[in-house]
Amino acid sequence: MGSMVLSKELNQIPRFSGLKPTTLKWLTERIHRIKVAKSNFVFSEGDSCDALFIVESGSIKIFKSLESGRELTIDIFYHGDALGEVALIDEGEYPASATALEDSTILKLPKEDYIKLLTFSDATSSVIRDLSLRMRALNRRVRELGSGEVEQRLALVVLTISQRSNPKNTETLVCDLTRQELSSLVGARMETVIRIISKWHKSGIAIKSSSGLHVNKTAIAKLLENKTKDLDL
Amino acid sequence: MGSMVLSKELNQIPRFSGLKPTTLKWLTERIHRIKVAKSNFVFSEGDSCDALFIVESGSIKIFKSLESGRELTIDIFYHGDALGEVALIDEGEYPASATALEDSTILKLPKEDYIKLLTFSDATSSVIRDLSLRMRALNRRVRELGSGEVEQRLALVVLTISQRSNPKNTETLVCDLTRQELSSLVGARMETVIRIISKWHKSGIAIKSSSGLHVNKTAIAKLLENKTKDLDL
DNA sequence: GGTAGCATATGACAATTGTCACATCTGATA
DNA sequence: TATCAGATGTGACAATTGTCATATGCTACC
Repeated sequence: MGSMVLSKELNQIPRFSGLKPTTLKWLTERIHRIKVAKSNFVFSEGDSCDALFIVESGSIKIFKSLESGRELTIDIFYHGDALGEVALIDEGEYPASATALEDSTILKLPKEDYIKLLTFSDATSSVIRDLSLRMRALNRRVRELGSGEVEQRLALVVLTISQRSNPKNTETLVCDLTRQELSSLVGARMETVIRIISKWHKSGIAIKSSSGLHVNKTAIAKLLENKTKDLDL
Repeated sequence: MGSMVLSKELNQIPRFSGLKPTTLKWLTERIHRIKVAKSNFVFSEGDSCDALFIVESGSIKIFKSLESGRELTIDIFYHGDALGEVALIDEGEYPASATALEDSTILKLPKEDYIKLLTFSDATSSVIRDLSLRMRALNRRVRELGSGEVEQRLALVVLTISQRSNPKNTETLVCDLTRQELSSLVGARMETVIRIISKWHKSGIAIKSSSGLHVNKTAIAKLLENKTKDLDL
C-alpha cells in the first residue's frame, strides 16, 4: 500500500522545503506514499480524520453533497496541497469528500505524528504559512462563486484551475477538466457551461481540443472587465 | 484615538484566552482599542497591511469590488474575529476592504508585534487554531454561494449570520442586516432578496419586524431539504 | 408640519439559466 | 468491425433572476 519517501523528495514539496534536515529525517520515517486510482476516494464526508494528506502528483477533488442532491466542488488540489488539515486541527470529521480526478500519489502523515510535528518550532511557521495560502485560495473561491453570471464565474474558475494545474506561466493556458467537473466548480448546469465554452470557441477566446481547453489569458481577462455596468449595489 | 486594554478584557477574546499571563501582559502593552463609526473603513483593498485587527464589539464587513462594478461581501466579522491575518502572514496587501456595519470597537496589534507574537510557543497554537476556524467559516461561505438557487443561498446565509451575530441558541433567530447587505452576501439583486423574504413572511417561515428578520430555524432547515430533486450531476 | 434621503416594496418585461429530450462524437473493448 | 459507455453538443421550453420604473414607508432634520 504505502512506499518509502526520501528527504530529497519531501524537499520538493513547498510545505516541507523550509524544514531542518533533522525534522525532514523525522518525517521520512513517518510519511508513506499512497497511490490513488482515478475516481477512488481518499476520504468521505463524515469520516473521522486520522491523517494529513499531501498531494504529490495528480489531482484530488474536494466536494460536498448538497441537500438538493447536487454536488458542489469545493476545490481541486494539486502538487503540494494539503488535504484535511482543518479537520485534523479541531479534531473533528472531514467536512467534505475527496476523490482522485486522475491516477494520483499522495503522502500520508498519521494524525498523532502531525500533532507532534506542530510542536517543532521550524514546522509551526510552515504550517501557518500554508494555512494562510489555503485561505487565500478559499477567498478566491468565494469571489469566483460570487461573481454574478455563470460566464464570469466560469472565466475565473478556468483561469484559476489552468494556472494551478500547470504553473508554467504562458499566454495561453490549458484546462483539462471535464465539463461536468467545471459545472460542479461554478455551481451551474453542464449544458450552460457547454454553451458558454462553445461561444468562447466560436469567438476565438478559447479553443477546444483533445488535450483540453486552450484559453487566451488576456482575452478572458478582458471578458471580465467588459461586464462593467453602473454600480448601485 | 486608541485606548488602553486590560489583561482581563483580552481574556474575554477566544483567540487570547489560552495564553500565559506573561504573554497576555506583553500584549496589553502593545494592543490598542480603536473606535470605528458606522460605515467607516478599517482598511481598503490594496492598502499595505501594518496591523492585526480583532473585533471587540460591533460588526465589520469585508468586501471586494468586482470587475463588474458590483460589490461582493466576503464575510462579516463579529466579536473575537481577526481581520487581515492572512495578509499579515504573507507580507502582502489587504485583498479586500473592511467597513463597520455599526459603531464598533476593534483591537489593533501592530504588524511587528504580531510577527513577534508568532514566536511565542503558547501563541502559535492559538493562531493555528484560529486560522483553521476561519477556514471552516470560509468553507461554509463557499457552500453558501455554491448552493443553486438564491432562496437556498439566502437561507444558508441567514442561518449563518443570525447565529454568529447572536450566539445565543434559540429556536427563532434574528438577522438584522439590510436587504442590500444580504443581497451582497448571497450574490444576487436586492429585489430578488426582498421577494424571497416577503414570500417567507407570508408563509410564516420568517417574520419581518423593526428589530430585524425573525427566522424559524427548523422551518428554514426544512426548506433546504425540500429541494431534493433526483441527483444526476 | 414639511421635506429630503434611504430602505423597502411591487409590477412588467427582458435576459439568463435550468430542464428535458435527443443527437453526435470518441475511446475502449469484445 | 461492432458495440457500448460516457462525454459533448443542440433545440425547445419553463423557471428563475435581473432590470427598470415607480411607489410606499420611515427617520432625521429644519
